[in-house]
Amino acid sequence: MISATLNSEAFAQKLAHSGLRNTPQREVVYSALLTRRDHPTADEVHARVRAELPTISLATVYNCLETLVQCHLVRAVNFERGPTRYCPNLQPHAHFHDEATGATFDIDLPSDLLAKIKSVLPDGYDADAVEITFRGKTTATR
Amino acid sequence: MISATLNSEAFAQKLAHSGLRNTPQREVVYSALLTRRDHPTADEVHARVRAELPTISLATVYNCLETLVQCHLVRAVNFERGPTRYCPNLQPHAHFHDEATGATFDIDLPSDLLAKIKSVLPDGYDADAVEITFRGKTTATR
DNA sequence: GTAGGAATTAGAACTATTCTAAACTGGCTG
DNA sequence: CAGCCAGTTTAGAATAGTTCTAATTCCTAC
Repeated sequence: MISATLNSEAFAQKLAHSGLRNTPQREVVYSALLTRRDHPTADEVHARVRAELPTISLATVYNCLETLVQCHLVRAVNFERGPTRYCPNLQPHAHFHDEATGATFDIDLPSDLLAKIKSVLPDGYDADAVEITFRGKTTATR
Repeated sequence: MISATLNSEAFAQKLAHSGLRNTPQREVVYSALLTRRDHPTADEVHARVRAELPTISLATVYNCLETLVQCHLVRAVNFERGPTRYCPNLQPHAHFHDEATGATFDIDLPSDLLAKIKSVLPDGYDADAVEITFRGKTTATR
């Protein structure tokens, strides 16, 4: 089973919508992202997924993640030149990257602020997406 | 000579302030960024700089760029997994990345908006920097 | 002048990712 | 139900961008 928020059939539907099949590998990769929403790298996903599918290859994990990104079930997130991280949170949100620990946190973005940010673009710039990333440290009171 | 906006002595000062020496390589790398502010990659900087210093190595270009970033003369900018690009614009600003051409544009950010963006961070998150990147296309009217 | 640290260099090494080609799977046709 | 075909998975090779290593060169201070 995939999650409380998206069952196997709905998942298969989303894939089918892009002309893709559901497979055990894709399900398990997706569910690995949902069960611990900590923005893992492809390597980390690979390690976790092996518990369930011990023979899955890293290439397949990359393929599955890419597939999930393409059908908008997952977002890819990059910090500097670090390895790509994956995030199943589809709400518009910013990321906070703790430089000391490497941990990543989702930060909610009020939609009016998002609109205001997009409105700084001069004429002739047509944005599909905006990415907002904070870098810094987190403290105990969080 | 380095630029209309920062002469060789001021440049050397900035370096000295971080305990670093001025060198021909560092000057030329920096000036390559200033003369065409188009966010070149390390490879592109290398190609340009060779016109002046034909024997400069790519490793040195990387070293110089890293040095300039460390003493806050230059910003490093990343889009997805693409090669790092370098930007001598130190004003707070966002970047617009044209997906069709790969070109990068600086977008001014009103300081009140920047403040508003930083204020979405809950307690316990202490941001040193925020990066804002738009992806999309540019049109003729720009 | 010379010692010693800083900077440069060529090339090797490394990391994250993508590519390649072969094997496998699973539904649809006849 | 056998066979086909496209989609998928896989291991391993290849690639791109960057960093590392070790040797050399360059300053700067004594």
